[in-house]
Amino acid sequence: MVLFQPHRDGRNMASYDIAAIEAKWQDRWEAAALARVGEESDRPKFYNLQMYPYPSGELHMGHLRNYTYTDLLSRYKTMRGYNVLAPMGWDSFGLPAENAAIKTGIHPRDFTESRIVKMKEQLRRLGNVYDWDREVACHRPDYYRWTQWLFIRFFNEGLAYKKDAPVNWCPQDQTVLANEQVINGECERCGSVVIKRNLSQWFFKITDYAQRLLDDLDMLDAWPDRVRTMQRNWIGRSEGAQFSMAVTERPGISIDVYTTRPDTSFGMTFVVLAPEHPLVTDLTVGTEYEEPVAAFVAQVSKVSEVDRLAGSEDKRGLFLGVHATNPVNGAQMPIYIADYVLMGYGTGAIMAVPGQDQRDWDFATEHGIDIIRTVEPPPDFDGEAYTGDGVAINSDFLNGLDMAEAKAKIIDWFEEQGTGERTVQFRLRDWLISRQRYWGCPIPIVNCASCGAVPVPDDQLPVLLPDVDNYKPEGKSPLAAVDSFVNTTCPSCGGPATRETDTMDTFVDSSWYFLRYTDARNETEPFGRANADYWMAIDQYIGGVEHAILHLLYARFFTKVLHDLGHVSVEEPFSALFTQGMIVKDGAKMSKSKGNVVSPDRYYERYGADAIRLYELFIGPATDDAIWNDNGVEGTSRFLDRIWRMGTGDLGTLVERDVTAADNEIVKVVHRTVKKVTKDIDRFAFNTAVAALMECSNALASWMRSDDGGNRAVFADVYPMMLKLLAPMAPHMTHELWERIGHSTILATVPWPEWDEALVTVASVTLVVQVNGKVRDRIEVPVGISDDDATEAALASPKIQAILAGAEPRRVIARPPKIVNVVI
RNA sequence: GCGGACGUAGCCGAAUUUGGUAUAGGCGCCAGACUUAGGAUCUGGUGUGCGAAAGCACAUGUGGGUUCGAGUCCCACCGUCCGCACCA
Repeated sequence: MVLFQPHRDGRNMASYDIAAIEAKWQDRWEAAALARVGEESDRPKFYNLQMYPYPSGELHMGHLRNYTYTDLLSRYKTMRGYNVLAPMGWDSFGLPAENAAIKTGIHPRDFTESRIVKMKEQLRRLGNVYDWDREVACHRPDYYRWTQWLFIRFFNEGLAYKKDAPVNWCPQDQTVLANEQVINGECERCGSVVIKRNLSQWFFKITDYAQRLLDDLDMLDAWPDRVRTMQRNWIGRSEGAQFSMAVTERPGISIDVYTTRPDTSFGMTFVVLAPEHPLVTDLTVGTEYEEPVAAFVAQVSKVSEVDRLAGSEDKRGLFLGVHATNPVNGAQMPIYIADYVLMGYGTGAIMAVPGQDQRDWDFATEHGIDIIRTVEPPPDFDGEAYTGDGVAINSDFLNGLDMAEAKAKIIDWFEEQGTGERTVQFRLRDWLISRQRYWGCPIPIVNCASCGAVPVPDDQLPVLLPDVDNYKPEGKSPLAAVDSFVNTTCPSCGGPATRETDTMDTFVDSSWYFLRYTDARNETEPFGRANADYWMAIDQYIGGVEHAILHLLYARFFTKVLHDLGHVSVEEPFSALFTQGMIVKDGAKMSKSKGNVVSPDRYYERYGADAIRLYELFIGPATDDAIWNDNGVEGTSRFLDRIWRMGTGDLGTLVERDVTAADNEIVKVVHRTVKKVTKDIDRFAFNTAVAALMECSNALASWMRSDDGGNRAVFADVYPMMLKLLAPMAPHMTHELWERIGHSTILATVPWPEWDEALVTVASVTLVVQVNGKVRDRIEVPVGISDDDATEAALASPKIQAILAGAEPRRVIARPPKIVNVVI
């Protein structure tokens, strides 16, 4: 198919000069400062935000979908009477610019700035309006100064700390990663298998907020359930008990274990330590077990998490030669190490109850350990370990109790004995934020031999990112090679000291950018509280579901900390969240690396920004992935074409006349459309909103093209309503038409149309008459018809009479005014 | 393995409120009009089967069920997608 031929006469609006008219209105909106807003307004505020993008330079059709949604919403809410904040900025630190620098030698700053210029042009070309006075770019010193300032507040509160720990290391990107950035043992960015390394790293103490981050999810009822579920699972709260057990052969040594099933304690037949558990060495040193155990531990440490999980059916482990005493019955139980127990969760040691836990069952079977059931399985149970609820058996004083009762009783018993207690565990770990890479925000800490880690004083911020000769990371940050950066004096004692050379995870930058938008040019603080309190929380946040955990969890954490420190009133940043679907082509997400991008350039020339926007809205349900179809823009372009010709007198005929039935009908159609489009936009059903407008324009066109033509006065009444409905979707053409039909105000500032409910509710409707559930006739009835009247009308229908053939119906179900079902 | 969502014309999809006219809208396709021409525009058609037509029957992944009535609710199965996956 030949798609992009220059158009000839007629088609695509000879009188509509796409390039000139779109440029004209983009200039007008800018000149009118359409999206520039302040904090003083008698209108209610609406903070409309899209997740700020990494400035990649080239936008494709997949990106445009999201930008279209945001701009549609800004324009719609403005017409609905809100003071709309629609800012834009750049998540401009990060690896692509740095990797490009390694390849080409171009400074990441230059690379990034040039791409920002490009992206702004492309957003303008789409017709999007933003308050550019509030633009932020996290790589610029006037932004990261405040990222550093906030880091220091976290540090002073004990919420930022450095510790030596086994951490995730991506060998490809040469940097550590947060747990959230490791997906199935692979680097979230590049897919390399992540390995564990022991390194000293900076963490944010997000675990202090685990309970609140979990609890407050309940308030976020305008978030997708699946995102809330993912966060709940990630935080991973569990309730249980922690207790300690004496090691029989080593007086004075005891092992702490955490369990969610203390009710099964009588079924415990062995104890397992994680390979990395600190007691492993103590328990085996100088024994015959020392050497094989050390070999096992060494082997496990070399294996990546992926491989460790890959063999999870086999429960590899070794006996340590020592025993523990079961505190509930004094039983002697062997102590093992095994790689299925993780050091990072709970106490790194477990009580193993093979009767009630499948992993323990597998291990016990492989190592010939006793299995005792302590919960009665149902009679038809044919599995191995039974993990369900049931009556306690073989459990002394717990016998006969159900799971919940037994749990409560045994925990009370532990607490009375002083050997254990009720505890809560979270799966969430602290957020590892340091990165051994160049293109990020420097950590504002100075290490002094006598004073330790000292924060850089506020008046010395920002700690500027120095220029470097070599961007290539080699196990440590490229900053470490810059002596003039590293060597400094201690802000506390004035002695010689060295700077931190790691930079921050770019998710730190994006954890507060939405607050900076509220007061982006503030030079004395990250943002003023009054401004933040005026705009926050964000009324609508739009972004990809891939951030369900990462960004959205971190940003919630930051907001809570800043709330606690008195910087902002809200505790949750995003009141409503919308996660849009992707654009798919050739079976894959549209992306540069997949080589399946559709560039909008040719479409801009051929069809214009409005047709592209409209197709992005029409392509399918906003939440779902949608398959790109080259012909789709053709369809929305034809629709716009009709709208244009209608407004320019190039379609049908309009006559002066008294109002006819057809005229009245068209008014109703338009009012119904106003209602439908309004409700659809409110529920993000953009595809059906566009469909409704198409239907309406089809009706309008047939009316104007009918032999009687259209009524000029009626047209003058309803056509502008159509333009208003279309204004947020196809702003350029509608603005031009609005001006041409004689308005001097800018359409974007005109109030949204209202529908007349009396015109929407129809006086008579089609009543469906069924016989035995099958449609047999349709009759026109008044809306308010009674059950009896509807029944009578249905039975009076000649078609029904014919089917009944004189017989009496057995039953008649009347649900007027929709349906009457005659049962014979 | 566990949990969740979904499955509707040739394709993308609609059916919001409470179970009540299934297939709106678009793409594509077929025929016609205008035309030197059509890939513009306009008109008509377009689930399947039978029928000249009116109409009838059958169609929402498959098989059951509830109901006067099921795309919608319930059960089982098949398929697609997503999340979680040694978290004690």
